[in-house]
Amino acid sequence: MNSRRASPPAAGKQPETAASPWRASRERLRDRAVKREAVIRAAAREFNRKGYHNTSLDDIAARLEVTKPTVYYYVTSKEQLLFQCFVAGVEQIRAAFRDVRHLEVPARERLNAVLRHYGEAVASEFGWCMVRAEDQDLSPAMSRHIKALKSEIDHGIRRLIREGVQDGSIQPCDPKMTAFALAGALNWIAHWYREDHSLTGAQIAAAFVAVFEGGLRPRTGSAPLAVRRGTRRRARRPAQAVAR
Amino acid sequence: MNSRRASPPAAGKQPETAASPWRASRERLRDRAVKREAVIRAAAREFNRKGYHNTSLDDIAARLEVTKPTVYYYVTSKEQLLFQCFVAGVEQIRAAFRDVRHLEVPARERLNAVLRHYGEAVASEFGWCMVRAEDQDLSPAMSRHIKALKSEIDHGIRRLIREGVQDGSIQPCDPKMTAFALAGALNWIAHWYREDHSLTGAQIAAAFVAVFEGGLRPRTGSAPLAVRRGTRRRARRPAQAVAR
DNA sequence: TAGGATAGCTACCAATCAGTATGGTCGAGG
DNA sequence: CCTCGACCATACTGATTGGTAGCTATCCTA
Repeated sequence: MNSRRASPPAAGKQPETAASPWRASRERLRDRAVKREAVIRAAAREFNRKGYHNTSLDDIAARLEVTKPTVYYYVTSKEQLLFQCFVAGVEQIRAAFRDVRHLEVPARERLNAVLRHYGEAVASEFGWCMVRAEDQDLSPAMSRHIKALKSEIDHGIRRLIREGVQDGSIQPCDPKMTAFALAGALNWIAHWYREDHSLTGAQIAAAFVAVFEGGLRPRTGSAPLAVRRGTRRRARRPAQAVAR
Repeated sequence: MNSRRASPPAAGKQPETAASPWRASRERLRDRAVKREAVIRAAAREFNRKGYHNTSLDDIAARLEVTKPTVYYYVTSKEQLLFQCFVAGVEQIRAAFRDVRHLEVPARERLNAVLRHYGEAVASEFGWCMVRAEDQDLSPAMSRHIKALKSEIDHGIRRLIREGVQDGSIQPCDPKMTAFALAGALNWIAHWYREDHSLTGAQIAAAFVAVFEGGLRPRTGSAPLAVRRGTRRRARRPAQAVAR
């Protein structure tokens, strides 16, 4: 199984600054990391194009102009490939939270900044993998791991909303539902952004944030609503179920 | 292919009120429709639980306590099964548009009504199939069909938004982006509603609509922002701008 | 009661695909 | 020159699964 553990330590560990006789070896390790990243990136692109289940490892290998065993030389399973893509995407969002944590502005503005980064991440090449990594496709262990990461982000958003409500920069609301609404709208970008690149991820995120902030109802004091109160009104039918 | 057309008309069509000798035959047809519907519903439930690709037709058959060929007696392919589930879900939303069309209220309220129905549909048992029917998983013909139906709904929402902007009930905005944001938030319900049934679909939809309507920014004339300036939190790193 | 349509099953096929066994090549180091 | 390990290819396996062939039972109609 794990014959992978075959690194030759041989002589005692040298301080890495010295030009050790293992330099070539270390360089190879660096190459390996680069190649591994290329594999993950290629996988992300293919998953993005055709979906996880419609992408075979032969496809990914062909895209890299190598063969399947070569891919397996850098990752242990298809599942891990998806997981790595997921982590790459999620890491961008976690970074957004870190960057924003120490800003001394109202919580709503911190939230907006996070949401903008969130939107950009979803529109990135790892966006699809991030939002579509299904627990159903993964082993229980990885599913738990992914769920934890997602939950962390979700609770980060909720916390910002709560803080905003407290500092008065956000309208009182249910943090959980509001967070779901915001994150859902942004997540969904991954579904249509593939086909419509007329805007950049940043532009989309900015437009969404504008909608979230302002809301649909006009803010001008007295709305000119209530035009012609209705006469006709169709009674609602009780929504027949499986309409064929 | 379509050897399905094997009904025996034999004698001329009788008015359906009379007790014709074909009664039994017609009853069988009705049974068939009921069973077909049960197949589709069972498929929707399994797709919802495990995803399209992780659900085999044997699974669906087992759930119905029959065998795979029996399922194939009612549908022609797995793909069609997914398509039917999709149509069942989408039909609920189309009905919402129809019901709302003749209401004599500002467009924002008509939009809200549609969005509430939309949310309920997404939270229904066909919700997953509706939002997750991927063109990648379907033949080009069905993919086109589904895309057309989705586009119809999308443009219906955009139209309501435009009308609302015109009649003053909705804040001026980009209809396309706004429609994407609203629909995305609602679509995403299908991802988490499976595991969290603490609220009904209607309750979730209502909560979302409230967020969309009001927006995050408080509506009280003078925003009491800029509280808690400075003191809190150690400003470790000099708040590097939100760059990555 | 014969004949035909309906409805279901057992048993199978063919294709796909994740993952592996095995062996070859090439560069580094002794 | 020889070995060893990193890297990659050919060729395979084993399991799953969408879909089908063909048989059987039942019920309706004539």
